[in-house]
Amino acid sequence: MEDNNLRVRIKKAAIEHFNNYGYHGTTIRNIAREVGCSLPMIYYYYKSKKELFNEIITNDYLALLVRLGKKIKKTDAIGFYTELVNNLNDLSDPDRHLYRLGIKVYMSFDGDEEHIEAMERYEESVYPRHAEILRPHLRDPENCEVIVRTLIHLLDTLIVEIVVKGRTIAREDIEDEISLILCDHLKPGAR
Amino acid sequence: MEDNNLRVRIKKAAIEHFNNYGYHGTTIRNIAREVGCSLPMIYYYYKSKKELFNEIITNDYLALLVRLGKKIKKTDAIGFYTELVNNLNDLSDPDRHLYRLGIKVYMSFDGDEEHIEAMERYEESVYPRHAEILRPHLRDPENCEVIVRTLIHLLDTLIVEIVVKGRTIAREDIEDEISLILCDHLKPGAR
DNA sequence: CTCCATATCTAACGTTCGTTAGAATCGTAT
DNA sequence: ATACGATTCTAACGAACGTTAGATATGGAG
Repeated sequence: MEDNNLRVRIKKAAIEHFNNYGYHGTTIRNIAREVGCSLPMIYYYYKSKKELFNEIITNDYLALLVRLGKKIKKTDAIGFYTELVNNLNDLSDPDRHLYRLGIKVYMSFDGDEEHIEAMERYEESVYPRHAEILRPHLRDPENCEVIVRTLIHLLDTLIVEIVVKGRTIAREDIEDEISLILCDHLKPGAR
Repeated sequence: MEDNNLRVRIKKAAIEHFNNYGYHGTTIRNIAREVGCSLPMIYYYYKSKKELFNEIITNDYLALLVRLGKKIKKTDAIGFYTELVNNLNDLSDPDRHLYRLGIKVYMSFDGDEEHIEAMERYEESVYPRHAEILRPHLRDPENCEVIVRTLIHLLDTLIVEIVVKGRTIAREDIEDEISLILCDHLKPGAR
Protein backbone atom coordinates (compact mmCIF):
# COMPACT_ATOMS: atom_id res chain seq x y z
CA MET A 1 0.00 0.00 0.00
CA GLU A 2 2.30 2.69 1.30
CA ASP A 3 5.88 2.63 0.16
CA ASN A 4 6.74 4.86 3.07
CA ASN A 5 7.90 2.28 5.54
CA LEU A 6 8.42 4.21 8.75
CA ARG A 7 5.08 6.01 8.54
CA VAL A 8 3.28 2.68 8.34
CA ARG A 9 5.31 1.13 11.14
CA ILE A 10 4.51 4.10 13.37
CA LYS A 11 0.80 3.68 12.74
CA LYS A 12 0.94 -0.05 13.40
CA ALA A 13 2.65 0.54 16.74
CA ALA A 14 0.22 3.34 17.55
CA ILE A 15 -2.78 1.06 16.98
CA GLU A 16 -1.23 -1.45 19.33
CA HIS A 17 -0.65 1.14 22.03
CA PHE A 18 -3.97 2.99 21.70
CA ASN A 19 -5.71 -0.38 21.84
CA ASN A 20 -3.78 -1.58 24.89
CA TYR A 21 -3.52 1.56 26.97
CA GLY A 22 -6.16 3.95 25.63
CA TYR A 23 -5.58 7.40 24.20
CA HIS A 24 -4.34 8.98 27.41
CA GLY A 25 -2.36 5.94 28.47
CA THR A 26 -0.43 5.94 25.21
CA THR A 27 2.70 8.09 24.96
CA ILE A 28 4.52 9.22 21.87
CA ARG A 29 7.74 8.14 23.52
CA ASN A 30 6.56 4.55 23.90
CA ILE A 31 5.44 4.40 20.29
CA ALA A 32 8.83 5.70 19.17
CA ARG A 33 10.62 3.19 21.40
CA GLU A 34 8.59 0.32 19.94
CA VAL A 35 9.22 1.41 16.37
CA GLY A 36 12.89 2.00 17.13
CA CYS A 37 12.99 5.55 15.90
CA SER A 38 13.49 8.84 17.63
CA LEU A 39 10.65 10.79 19.14
CA PRO A 40 10.35 13.67 16.65
CA MET A 41 9.99 11.28 13.74
CA ILE A 42 6.40 10.80 14.78
CA TYR A 43 5.85 14.52 14.39
CA TYR A 44 7.55 14.34 11.03
CA TYR A 45 4.82 12.05 9.72
CA TYR A 46 1.88 13.09 11.89
CA LYS A 47 0.95 16.57 13.04
CA SER A 48 0.13 15.52 16.56
CA LYS A 49 -0.89 12.63 18.77
CA LYS A 50 -4.50 13.53 18.18
CA GLU A 51 -4.16 13.51 14.39
CA LEU A 52 -2.48 10.12 14.52
CA PHE A 53 -5.42 8.80 16.54
CA ASN A 54 -7.94 10.46 14.23
CA GLU A 55 -6.43 8.96 11.11
CA ILE A 56 -6.52 5.48 12.62
CA ILE A 57 -10.18 5.75 13.56
CA THR A 58 -11.68 7.67 10.67
CA ASN A 59 -9.58 6.10 7.91
CA ASP A 60 -8.24 2.72 8.88
CA TYR A 61 -11.04 1.46 11.10
CA LEU A 62 -13.84 2.30 8.70
CA ALA A 63 -11.80 0.90 5.82
CA LEU A 64 -11.45 -2.33 7.77
CA LEU A 65 -15.21 -2.59 8.24
CA VAL A 66 -15.76 -2.14 4.51
CA ARG A 67 -13.04 -4.66 3.68
CA LEU A 68 -14.58 -7.27 5.99
CA GLY A 69 -18.06 -6.69 4.55
CA LYS A 70 -16.85 -7.36 1.02
CA LYS A 71 -15.33 -10.74 1.84
CA ILE A 72 -18.65 -12.46 2.52
CA LYS A 73 -20.23 -14.46 -0.26
CA LYS A 74 -24.01 -14.17 0.00
CA THR A 75 -25.90 -17.44 0.19
CA ASP A 76 -28.79 -18.17 2.54
CA ALA A 77 -29.46 -15.92 5.52
CA ILE A 78 -28.10 -18.19 8.24
CA GLY A 79 -25.00 -18.98 6.20
CA PHE A 80 -24.42 -15.30 5.51
CA TYR A 81 -24.47 -14.23 9.14
CA THR A 82 -22.55 -17.28 10.29
CA GLU A 83 -19.78 -16.42 7.88
CA LEU A 84 -19.86 -12.76 8.85
CA VAL A 85 -19.10 -13.66 12.46
CA ASN A 86 -16.92 -16.68 11.79
CA ASN A 87 -14.56 -14.66 9.58
CA LEU A 88 -13.59 -12.69 12.66
CA ASN A 89 -12.06 -15.82 14.16
CA ASP A 90 -9.37 -15.65 11.49
CA LEU A 91 -8.62 -11.96 11.77
CA SER A 92 -4.90 -11.14 11.88
CA ASP A 93 -3.73 -9.63 15.15
CA PRO A 94 -3.20 -6.12 13.71
CA ASP A 95 -6.67 -6.18 12.17
CA ARG A 96 -8.23 -7.51 15.34
CA HIS A 97 -6.58 -4.83 17.45
CA LEU A 98 -7.71 -2.13 15.05
CA TYR A 99 -11.24 -3.53 15.19
CA ARG A 100 -11.06 -3.63 18.97
CA LEU A 101 -9.91 -0.03 19.12
CA GLY A 102 -12.80 0.97 16.89
CA ILE A 103 -15.31 -0.75 19.16
CA LYS A 104 -13.74 0.99 22.13
CA VAL A 105 -14.28 4.35 20.48
CA TYR A 106 -17.74 3.32 19.29
CA MET A 107 -18.72 2.60 22.88
CA SER A 108 -17.37 6.04 23.85
CA PHE A 109 -14.75 4.37 26.00
CA ASP A 110 -12.07 6.33 24.22
CA GLY A 111 -11.70 9.26 21.84
CA ASP A 112 -13.66 12.50 21.60
CA GLU A 113 -17.16 13.65 20.70
CA GLU A 114 -16.27 13.98 17.04
CA HIS A 115 -15.51 10.26 16.81
CA ILE A 116 -18.71 9.33 18.56
CA GLU A 117 -20.73 11.34 16.06
CA ALA A 118 -19.10 9.57 13.13
CA MET A 119 -19.79 6.25 14.79
CA GLU A 120 -23.44 7.04 15.44
CA ARG A 121 -23.96 7.94 11.81
CA TYR A 122 -22.53 4.55 10.92
CA GLU A 123 -24.73 2.79 13.45
CA GLU A 124 -27.90 4.34 12.04
CA SER A 125 -27.14 2.54 8.79
CA VAL A 126 -26.92 -0.86 10.47
CA TYR A 127 -30.58 -1.64 11.12
CA PRO A 128 -31.89 -0.69 7.64
CA ARG A 129 -29.11 -2.65 5.99
CA HIS A 130 -29.86 -5.85 7.85
CA ALA A 131 -33.61 -5.37 7.52
CA GLU A 132 -33.14 -5.21 3.76
CA ILE A 133 -31.02 -8.34 3.73
CA LEU A 134 -33.38 -10.31 5.91
CA ARG A 135 -36.87 -9.24 4.85
CA PRO A 136 -36.97 -11.30 1.60
CA HIS A 137 -36.14 -14.45 3.56
CA LEU A 138 -38.68 -13.99 6.34
CA ARG A 139 -41.90 -15.95 6.34
CA ASP A 140 -43.96 -13.48 8.29
CA PRO A 141 -43.12 -9.77 7.67
CA GLU A 142 -45.12 -8.86 10.77
CA ASN A 143 -42.43 -9.58 13.33
CA CYS A 144 -39.62 -8.56 11.00
CA GLU A 145 -38.60 -5.71 13.25
CA VAL A 146 -38.05 -7.69 16.43
CA ILE A 147 -36.22 -10.44 14.55
CA VAL A 148 -33.82 -8.00 12.92
CA ARG A 149 -33.28 -6.20 16.19
CA THR A 150 -32.63 -9.40 18.12
CA LEU A 151 -30.27 -10.69 15.46
CA ILE A 152 -28.26 -7.48 15.48
CA HIS A 153 -28.04 -7.67 19.25
CA LEU A 154 -26.81 -11.24 19.12
CA LEU A 155 -24.27 -10.41 16.42
CA ASP A 156 -22.97 -7.52 18.50
CA THR A 157 -22.16 -9.76 21.44
CA LEU A 158 -20.57 -12.43 19.27
CA ILE A 159 -18.38 -9.77 17.68
CA VAL A 160 -17.40 -8.38 21.07
CA GLU A 161 -16.67 -11.87 22.33
CA ILE A 162 -14.26 -12.60 19.48
CA VAL A 163 -12.78 -9.19 18.75
CA VAL A 164 -12.69 -7.55 22.17
CA LYS A 165 -12.14 -10.50 24.47
CA GLY A 166 -10.04 -12.41 21.95
CA ARG A 167 -11.98 -15.65 22.23
CA THR A 168 -12.57 -18.09 19.40
CA ILE A 169 -16.12 -19.31 18.84
CA ALA A 170 -16.55 -22.49 16.82
CA ARG A 171 -18.38 -22.08 13.55
CA GLU A 172 -21.06 -24.57 14.59
CA ASP A 173 -21.69 -22.66 17.80
CA ILE A 174 -22.12 -19.43 15.88
CA GLU A 175 -24.49 -21.14 13.48
CA ASP A 176 -26.46 -22.70 16.35
CA GLU A 177 -27.07 -19.36 18.00
CA ILE A 178 -28.04 -17.58 14.81
CA SER A 179 -30.29 -20.48 13.87
CA LEU A 180 -32.01 -20.34 17.23
CA ILE A 181 -33.23 -16.85 16.35
CA LEU A 182 -33.86 -17.21 12.63
CA CYS A 183 -34.74 -20.83 11.98
CA ASP A 184 -38.45 -20.81 12.75
CA HIS A 185 -39.05 -17.54 10.92
CA LEU A 186 -37.45 -18.18 7.55
CA LYS A 187 -39.36 -19.13 4.44
CA PRO A 188 -39.38 -22.89 3.78
CA GLY A 189 -37.22 -22.42 0.69
CA ALA A 190 -34.44 -20.47 2.36
CA ARG A 191 -33.06 -23.37 4.41
CA MET B 1 -23.86 4.21 54.59
CA GLU B 2 -20.68 6.11 55.41
CA ASP B 3 -20.95 9.01 57.80
CA ASN B 4 -17.67 10.27 56.44
CA ASN B 5 -18.97 12.74 53.92
CA LEU B 6 -15.91 13.91 52.04
CA ARG B 7 -14.59 10.40 51.50
CA VAL B 8 -17.85 9.44 49.83
CA ARG B 9 -18.00 12.58 47.73
CA ILE B 10 -14.48 11.97 46.49
CA LYS B 11 -15.39 8.47 45.41
CA LYS B 12 -18.53 9.66 43.63
CA ALA B 13 -16.54 12.23 41.67
CA ALA B 14 -13.84 9.66 40.95
CA ILE B 15 -16.38 7.23 39.49
CA GLU B 16 -17.64 10.02 37.26
CA HIS B 17 -14.16 10.89 36.04
CA PHE B 18 -12.84 7.35 35.63
CA ASN B 19 -15.99 6.55 33.68
CA ASN B 20 -15.76 9.62 31.46
CA TYR B 21 -12.03 9.89 30.83
CA GLY B 22 -10.57 6.49 31.72
CA TYR B 23 -7.94 5.75 34.32
CA HIS B 24 -5.14 7.63 32.60
CA GLY B 25 -7.36 10.49 31.50
CA THR B 26 -8.49 11.11 35.05
CA THR B 27 -6.39 13.41 37.23
CA ILE B 28 -6.44 13.75 41.00
CA ARG B 29 -6.54 17.50 40.51
CA ASN B 30 -9.76 17.36 38.51
CA ILE B 31 -11.41 15.13 41.08
CA ALA B 32 -10.40 17.54 43.84
CA ARG B 33 -11.68 20.49 41.82
CA GLU B 34 -15.04 18.79 41.28
CA VAL B 35 -15.40 17.89 44.94
CA GLY B 36 -14.29 21.38 45.97
CA CYS B 37 -11.51 20.24 48.26
CA SER B 38 -7.79 20.55 48.09
CA LEU B 39 -5.63 18.06 46.30
CA PRO B 40 -3.99 16.28 49.26
CA MET B 41 -7.37 15.47 50.80
CA ILE B 42 -7.64 12.67 48.30
CA TYR B 43 -4.45 11.21 49.66
CA TYR B 44 -5.79 11.64 53.16
CA TYR B 45 -8.62 9.21 52.40
CA TYR B 46 -7.03 7.04 49.72
CA LYS B 47 -3.46 5.82 49.55
CA SER B 48 -3.09 6.54 45.85
CA LYS B 49 -4.96 7.00 42.60
CA LYS B 50 -4.62 3.30 41.95
CA GLU B 51 -6.11 2.33 45.31
CA LEU B 52 -9.05 4.65 44.72
CA PHE B 53 -9.67 2.96 41.39
CA ASN B 54 -9.25 -0.49 42.92
CA GLU B 55 -11.75 0.14 45.66
CA ILE B 56 -14.34 1.34 43.18
CA ILE B 57 -13.99 -1.73 41.00
CA THR B 58 -13.48 -4.51 43.52
CA ASN B 59 -15.86 -3.20 46.18
CA ASP B 60 -18.47 -0.88 44.76
CA TYR B 61 -18.96 -2.40 41.33
CA LEU B 62 -19.34 -5.96 42.53
CA ALA B 63 -21.61 -4.76 45.34
CA LEU B 64 -23.76 -3.05 42.74
CA LEU B 65 -24.10 -6.28 40.75
CA VAL B 66 -25.19 -8.15 43.86
CA ARG B 67 -27.63 -5.40 44.82
CA LEU B 68 -29.21 -5.43 41.35
CA GLY B 69 -29.51 -9.22 41.40
CA LYS B 70 -31.43 -9.18 44.67
CA LYS B 71 -34.07 -6.76 43.44
CA ILE B 72 -35.62 -9.18 40.96
CA LYS B 73 -38.65 -11.15 42.06
CA LYS B 74 -38.54 -14.59 40.46
CA THR B 75 -41.59 -15.55 38.44
CA ASP B 76 -41.54 -17.26 35.04
CA ALA B 77 -38.34 -17.36 32.99
CA ILE B 78 -39.26 -14.69 30.46
CA GLY B 79 -40.58 -12.35 33.15
CA PHE B 80 -37.45 -12.86 35.21
CA TYR B 81 -35.05 -11.91 32.44
CA THR B 82 -37.24 -9.11 31.19
CA GLU B 83 -37.22 -7.56 34.63
CA LEU B 84 -33.49 -8.10 35.00
CA VAL B 85 -32.84 -5.99 31.91
CA ASN B 86 -35.72 -3.55 32.34
CA ASN B 87 -34.57 -2.58 35.84
CA LEU B 88 -31.46 -1.09 34.26
CA ASN B 89 -33.64 1.52 32.53
CA ASP B 90 -34.34 3.03 35.93
CA LEU B 91 -30.78 3.02 37.24
CA SER B 92 -29.73 6.27 38.90
CA ASP B 93 -26.98 8.12 37.09
CA PRO B 94 -24.29 7.35 39.68
CA ASP B 95 -25.20 3.67 39.60
CA ARG B 96 -25.28 3.61 35.82
CA HIS B 97 -21.88 5.24 35.59
CA LEU B 98 -20.43 2.80 38.09
CA TYR B 99 -21.91 -0.07 36.09
CA ARG B 100 -20.51 1.41 32.90
CA LEU B 101 -17.06 1.72 34.44
CA GLY B 102 -17.25 -1.90 35.53
CA ILE B 103 -18.12 -3.05 32.02
CA LYS B 104 -15.23 -1.00 30.69
CA VAL B 105 -12.83 -2.78 33.01
CA TYR B 106 -14.50 -6.12 32.31
CA MET B 107 -13.82 -5.65 28.61
CA SER B 108 -10.18 -4.83 29.49
CA PHE B 109 -10.68 -1.35 28.12
CA ASP B 110 -9.39 0.08 31.37
CA GLY B 111 -7.61 -1.05 34.51
CA ASP B 112 -4.88 -3.62 35.02
CA GLU B 113 -4.43 -7.38 34.79
CA GLU B 114 -5.51 -7.89 38.37
CA HIS B 115 -8.95 -6.46 37.63
CA ILE B 116 -9.37 -8.59 34.56
CA GLU B 117 -8.65 -11.71 36.59
CA ALA B 118 -11.31 -10.82 39.14
CA MET B 119 -13.74 -10.17 36.31
CA GLU B 120 -13.02 -13.46 34.61
CA ARG B 121 -13.66 -15.34 37.82
CA TYR B 122 -17.02 -13.61 37.99
CA GLU B 123 -17.80 -14.40 34.38
CA GLU B 124 -17.15 -18.10 34.86
CA SER B 125 -20.02 -18.10 37.34
CA VAL B 126 -22.46 -16.59 34.86
CA TYR B 127 -23.19 -19.56 32.60
CA PRO B 128 -23.78 -22.14 35.37
CA ARG B 129 -26.03 -19.73 37.23
CA HIS B 130 -28.28 -19.09 34.24
CA ALA B 131 -28.24 -22.74 33.22
CA GLU B 132 -29.53 -23.61 36.68
CA ILE B 133 -32.26 -20.99 36.48
CA LEU B 134 -33.36 -22.00 33.01
CA ARG B 135 -33.07 -25.77 32.92
CA PRO B 136 -36.23 -26.53 34.95
CA HIS B 137 -38.27 -24.44 32.54
CA LEU B 138 -36.94 -25.93 29.33
CA ARG B 139 -38.97 -28.46 27.39
CA ASP B 140 -36.05 -30.22 25.77
CA PRO B 141 -32.86 -30.46 27.88
CA GLU B 142 -30.92 -31.44 24.74
CA ASN B 143 -30.40 -27.97 23.38
CA CYS B 144 -30.20 -26.39 26.81
CA GLU B 145 -26.63 -25.30 26.24
CA VAL B 146 -27.14 -23.30 23.07
CA ILE B 147 -30.28 -21.66 24.48
CA VAL B 148 -28.51 -20.52 27.64
CA ARG B 149 -25.53 -19.32 25.66
CA THR B 150 -27.65 -17.39 23.19
CA LEU B 151 -29.73 -15.84 25.95
CA ILE B 152 -26.64 -14.68 27.82
CA HIS B 153 -25.30 -13.17 24.60
CA LEU B 154 -28.56 -11.32 23.99
CA LEU B 155 -28.67 -10.07 27.59
CA ASP B 156 -25.11 -8.80 27.29
CA THR B 157 -25.94 -6.57 24.35
CA LEU B 158 -29.13 -5.28 25.93
CA ILE B 159 -27.17 -4.40 29.05
CA VAL B 160 -24.50 -2.64 27.01
CA GLU B 161 -27.14 -0.78 25.04
CA ILE B 162 -28.75 0.61 28.19
CA VAL B 163 -25.81 0.98 30.54
CA VAL B 164 -22.96 1.87 28.21
CA LYS B 165 -24.73 3.78 25.47
CA GLY B 166 -27.30 5.29 27.82
CA ARG B 167 -30.31 4.29 25.71
CA THR B 168 -33.69 3.33 27.08
CA ILE B 169 -35.28 0.13 25.76
CA ALA B 170 -39.03 -0.25 26.23
CA ARG B 171 -40.07 -3.13 28.47
CA GLU B 172 -42.13 -4.71 25.67
CA ASP B 173 -39.17 -4.61 23.30
CA ILE B 174 -36.99 -6.34 25.87
CA GLU B 175 -39.66 -8.97 26.41
CA ASP B 176 -40.11 -9.48 22.66
CA GLU B 177 -36.44 -10.18 22.11
CA ILE B 178 -36.13 -12.54 25.06
CA SER B 179 -39.33 -14.30 24.02
CA LEU B 180 -37.99 -14.76 20.51
CA ILE B 181 -35.24 -16.93 21.96
CA LEU B 182 -37.06 -18.69 24.77
CA CYS B 183 -40.71 -18.94 23.74
CA ASP B 184 -40.62 -22.10 21.64
CA HIS B 185 -38.39 -23.96 24.07
CA LEU B 186 -40.20 -23.48 27.36
CA LYS B 187 -42.43 -26.08 28.96
CA PRO B 188 -46.13 -25.53 28.25
CA GLY B 189 -46.78 -24.69 31.89
CA ALA B 190 -44.14 -21.98 32.18
CA ARG B 191 -45.87 -19.42 29.97
C1' DC C 1 31.65 18.19 -6.52
C1' DT C 2 27.96 20.81 -5.10
C1' DC C 3 23.21 21.64 -4.09
C1' DC C 4 19.06 20.71 -2.04
C1' DA C 5 15.08 18.24 -0.45
C1' DT C 6 14.12 14.41 2.42
C1' DA C 7 14.80 11.88 6.48
C1' DT C 8 16.56 11.46 10.96
C1' DC C 9 18.69 12.87 15.18
C1' DT C 10 19.97 15.23 20.11
C1' DA C 11 18.46 18.37 23.25
C1' DA C 12 15.47 21.06 25.25
C1' DC C 13 10.95 23.85 26.30
C1' DG C 14 6.93 24.57 29.16
C1' DT C 15 3.16 22.02 31.26
C1' DT C 16 0.92 18.77 33.91
C1' DC C 17 1.04 14.76 36.48
C1' DG C 18 1.09 11.81 41.10
C1' DT C 19 2.69 12.48 45.36
C1' DT C 20 4.41 14.48 49.82
C1' DA C 21 6.22 17.74 53.51
C1' DG C 22 4.75 20.54 56.75
C1' DA C 23 1.83 24.09 58.58
C1' DA C 24 -2.90 25.71 59.89
C1' DT C 25 -7.62 24.84 61.56
C1' DC C 26 -11.25 22.56 63.93
C1' DG C 27 -13.78 20.10 67.52
C1' DT C 28 -13.73 17.81 71.73
C1' DA C 29 -12.19 15.73 76.15
C1' DT C 30 -9.77 16.90 80.18
C1' DA D 1 -7.88 27.08 78.78
C1' DT D 2 -5.49 23.76 76.87
C1' DA D 3 -3.89 19.71 74.78
C1' DC D 4 -4.54 16.56 71.16
C1' DG D 5 -6.22 13.87 67.30
C1' DA D 6 -8.68 14.49 63.09
C1' DT D 7 -9.17 17.22 59.17
C1' DT D 8 -7.78 20.50 55.77
C1' DC D 9 -4.68 23.58 53.57
C1' DT D 10 -0.48 25.91 50.73
C1' DA D 11 3.54 24.91 48.49
C1' DA D 12 6.54 22.28 46.42
C1' DC D 13 9.11 17.94 44.52
C1' DG D 14 10.72 15.02 40.72
C1' DA D 15 9.13 12.66 36.80
C1' DA D 16 6.83 12.22 32.56
C1' DC D 17 4.22 14.28 29.08
C1' DG D 18 3.35 16.61 24.12
C1' DT D 19 5.79 19.32 21.30
C1' DT D 20 9.51 21.99 18.88
C1' DA D 21 14.14 24.13 17.57
C1' DG D 22 17.92 23.29 15.29
C1' DA D 23 21.68 20.31 13.76
C1' DT D 24 23.15 16.22 11.11
C1' DA D 25 22.99 12.58 7.78
C1' DT D 26 21.66 10.77 3.19
C1' DG D 27 21.19 10.37 -1.60
C1' DG D 28 20.01 11.70 -6.14
C1' DA D 29 20.14 15.92 -9.82
C1' DG D 30 22.80 19.48 -12.02
